[in-house]
Amino acid sequence: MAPISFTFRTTAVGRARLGTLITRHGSVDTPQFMPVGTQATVKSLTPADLRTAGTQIILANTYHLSLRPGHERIARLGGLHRFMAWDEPILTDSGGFQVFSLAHLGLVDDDGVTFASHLDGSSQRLTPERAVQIQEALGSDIAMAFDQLVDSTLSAAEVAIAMERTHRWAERCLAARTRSDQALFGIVQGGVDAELRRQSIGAIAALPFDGIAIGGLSVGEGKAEMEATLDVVADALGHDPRVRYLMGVGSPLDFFTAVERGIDLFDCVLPTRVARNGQAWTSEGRINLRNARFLDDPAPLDPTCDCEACRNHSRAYLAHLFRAEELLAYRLASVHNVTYTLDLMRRIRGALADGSFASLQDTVSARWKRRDEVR
RNA sequence: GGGCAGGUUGAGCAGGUGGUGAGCUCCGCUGACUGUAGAUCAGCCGUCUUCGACUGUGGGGGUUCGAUUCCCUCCCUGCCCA
Repeated sequence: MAPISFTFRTTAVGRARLGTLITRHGSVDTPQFMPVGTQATVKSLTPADLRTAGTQIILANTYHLSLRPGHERIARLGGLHRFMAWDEPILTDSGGFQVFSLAHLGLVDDDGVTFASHLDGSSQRLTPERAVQIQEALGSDIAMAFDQLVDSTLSAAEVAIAMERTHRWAERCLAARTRSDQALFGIVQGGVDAELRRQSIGAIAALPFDGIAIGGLSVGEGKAEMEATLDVVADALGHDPRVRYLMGVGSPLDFFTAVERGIDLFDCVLPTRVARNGQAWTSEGRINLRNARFLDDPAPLDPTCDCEACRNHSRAYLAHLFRAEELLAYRLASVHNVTYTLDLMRRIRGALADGSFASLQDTVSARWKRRDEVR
């Protein structure tokens, strides 16, 4: 039996799809957003918080968990789901992103990457085989292939080198699998170069992955380039029936852009990271709770939201908590932003179903483009 | 009443024994954040016409080409002695 199954129907909105991804820990309605829980926790949120917010699947990280507490330890303790008390779907990233974000600590060669651990400086080696081994030990529902993403400002030749390496690593990841109950997704690279993207899709989609991820976007390229690249991706994937995951995206407006182009899954640190830094995502746009004007504001973060923060607390209270650096600030803002993001995805699914996608997109765009005017 | 130590930009400090005090940390004000080395980071934080200029070391006076520095006096804070 396949580790996951994905069924979907196309909609009247561009290439957008409505689907259901079924894993052994439950099903996921798509398009869907995965909160990021790098270190086996979505920062500041309990599993109960996540469930209440409507979370169906979360993302955790191979590199971080292998360093601490160690994937063998997690395996001994019953696997990642049990370890973190999240009995619902989990996708693990392969550590490929750390090759990018921690590049100055390591060296990439054709076999893999050698890192100085960011924790203690010890030498660490990550290869496609090891990334698969770690993810199998963690026991996530979906594992990601080990890839190399690169700065979009690099030359096409340099992007191509990393892309071709990613393709070879993809085959090695597939060959390294030993579990039949864990899905493995391939990752398309190629930067913002249309021809390289086509090549990458040709290479990755030809392999027997359970899903196709689009990597290397939202790393500094412009909106127009991301749109154009997603168009190329959609064209090249054609009728490929597998679930499509756009890695590391994104902001509310990005979701519309990508859903229209056939993306089914997203993950992003933004909702939780910006929450900890004082920013709330609301139906009126983004607000910075550290701004002085909220100190006397008795309104909830978002009058249309039903999360714990909005039901019980005022902007003034949150503004106070952030100034006082009280821990509750981070939790309440995170509860809200995750709720907002998952609500938005649900509304997007509803809008795809009833034909109101364009209208919803217009409503959200108006608020998010005019954030300077948001109270 | 006497003695000692102090008084620096919202707070706390550094510096300065005659030759450019706008330097630091808080606080405060804004911005950023996209497969999390991020409850982080960046800018601003005396005034103005802001690539620069001006003002500012408790108040007043004096010496000097020049004073935060030396002198006089007053005020304020802390400690000690009466």
